[in-house]
This record gives sequence, C-alpha cells and structure tokens, in this order.
Amino acid sequence: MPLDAEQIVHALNDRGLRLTRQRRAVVDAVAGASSSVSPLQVFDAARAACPELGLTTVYRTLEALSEIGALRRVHGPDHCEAFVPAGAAHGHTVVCSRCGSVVEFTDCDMHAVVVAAGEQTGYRITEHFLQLSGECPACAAEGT
Amino acid sequence: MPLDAEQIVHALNDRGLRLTRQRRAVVDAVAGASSSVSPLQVFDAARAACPELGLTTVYRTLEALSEIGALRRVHGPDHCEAFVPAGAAHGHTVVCSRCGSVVEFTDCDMHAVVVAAGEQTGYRITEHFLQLSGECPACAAEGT
DNA sequence: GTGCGTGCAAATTCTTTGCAATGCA
DNA sequence: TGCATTGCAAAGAATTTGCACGCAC
Repeated sequence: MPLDAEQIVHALNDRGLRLTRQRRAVVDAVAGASSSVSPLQVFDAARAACPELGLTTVYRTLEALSEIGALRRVHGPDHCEAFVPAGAAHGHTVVCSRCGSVVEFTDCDMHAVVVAAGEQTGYRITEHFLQLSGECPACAAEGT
Repeated sequence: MPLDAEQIVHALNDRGLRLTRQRRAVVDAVAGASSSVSPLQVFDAARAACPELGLTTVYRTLEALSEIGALRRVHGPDHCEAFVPAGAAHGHTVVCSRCGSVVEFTDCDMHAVVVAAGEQTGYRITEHFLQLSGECPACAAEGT
C-alpha cells in the first residue's frame, strides 16, 4: 500500500525538510493520484490547491520526495518521467494499459529468476526493475 | 544473442526499407555497441563512419529500427531513451552498473511471478518489463 | 532571525517538424 | 525515374539554473 499524504509529510519532517504550502499541495496531488503522474500533471493538479505554485518547485519537490523514498519513478514505453507514491517496502508497479491506473505488489519472488539470469549471463545480479502491465479489474469488467 | 549488423540490414530489406549510407552507419554503431546507447551517442559514433549524418536521421532511424524489432528500448534510473540491439526472441536486458555493458537473457521464467502478481492485485497481467542490473564478470573480477 | 525554499525568467538540452534536395531501388 | 530518405534550420517541449525575496522553524 502506498504511503498516504500524512505519512509523506511525516517523512519530510523526519528528514528535517520543511513543510510549505507548495509541498503540501504537491504531496496531496501525488498521493491522491490513481495513476502515475508526470511533473506537468502534478503541476496542474497541485495548482488548484496552491495557485502561486511554480513549475520549478514541482520539479524540485518531486526530486526531493523521490530521494527520501516517498515516491518512485516509473517508466513506460512512452512516458519516461512519471511518479507514483511508493510503498514502504520493496515493490513493483503494475500499470493498467487502458486507464493508466497503478497498483503496487510487494509479494515478488524474483529469486528464481534472478538466479537463473545470473547463471545464464555470468553477471552478479544485484538489482531488478520489474514493471507489469495489463488490465485492471475495472477495465477488464467494462471491456466487452 | 542480439542481432548483428547483417541481420539488421536484412530485416530492413524485408520490410522494404532502403539501406542508405546513413542507416548503415547507425546500424553498425548500435550493433557494435557493448552497452546501451542513447541517440546522441549513436550520432557521435556513426558520424565517424558517415560525417554528413544528421542528428535528425539518427532519431528517425532508431525509431524505425525499433519498430521493426531490431532494437529494444531500455530504461534506467537516469537515462530514459537508450537502445540496445534486440535478440530474436522475447528477452530481458541485464545492465552492468559499473561499465554499462548490456547482455540479454532469454531464459526468463516469469510465469510464477506474473501469476502471483495477478492474484495479489486483481489485474490481468499481459506484459512484463524486466530489467536487471549488477556487475558483469569483467567488472566483478577487477573489483577488489 | 536564519536559512531553506520559492517564483520568475532565461538558459540549456533533447526531440520533432517542414521542406527542398538527394540518391537508392 | 519515382519516391523514400536526408540535412538543415527552426520550432517545440521538457528540464535546469541564477538570484533576490519570503516564510517555516
């Protein structure tokens, strides 16, 4: 389960980062998003709550949030700079190819795959980046 | 095993695409790369063989090669538009976190993971994008 | 009060597009 | 020869940076 807005705010405090109106708006925008969001999307959404918000600040805030682990970057075939609220644990994202909604799953047992890949390639695998896509339940249901 | 330059050229012909000096240079540059390459890197490398090559052409050619399946896009934490010669079969890339070299592995059994993810999230998973990183044998050996 | 954080505007970087000229099939 | 492909230059989009001011702590 992704961190909610309060938890992210808390994480900011823990790091000694200040909570400004702008950051609050950005956090709310991202935490309330049902799918991954690009900096521009965050800008639009957060601006509703904080009209004097600047795009620069959005970039800086997303960067900061991502550094403290509150957000996670996701990559897709098209968009390459999108963010998603990160879960507390190591996890992967599942993106709906229809509506773009994103969920996380943490129950990943990649051990066997990692071992197999290591054996086949000779590399010493230390990290894996996995992203799944498919249809979310809602889209699957409404799809004929 | 990735396609070599000749195979890519062949793939071009099959699609009715013309083989120009520029495309030849781009193909050679990508096929000869030991790691993933960005459009700019391709431009630099290919320019050595074809000085009149334009950057525009590099973008268009990479796009075309990617469309016919000769190249594969890879994403990293930092760079987001990099290409790698694609193998003939479904495969994944393993990137060395030290030297950036890339290999493919095709022996991927993601079935169990995909099923588990589907059960946990309720999504109907149709695709997976996996990228591993670690140390290649050479870097692991020279690392103290 | 002290800086961290901000907005603005300009600079930079990356990518795409229009169009006439070129050269592959 | 015909038409896909190219290069150039300019447009466009996305992101970063410099700097003085304002506000959270």
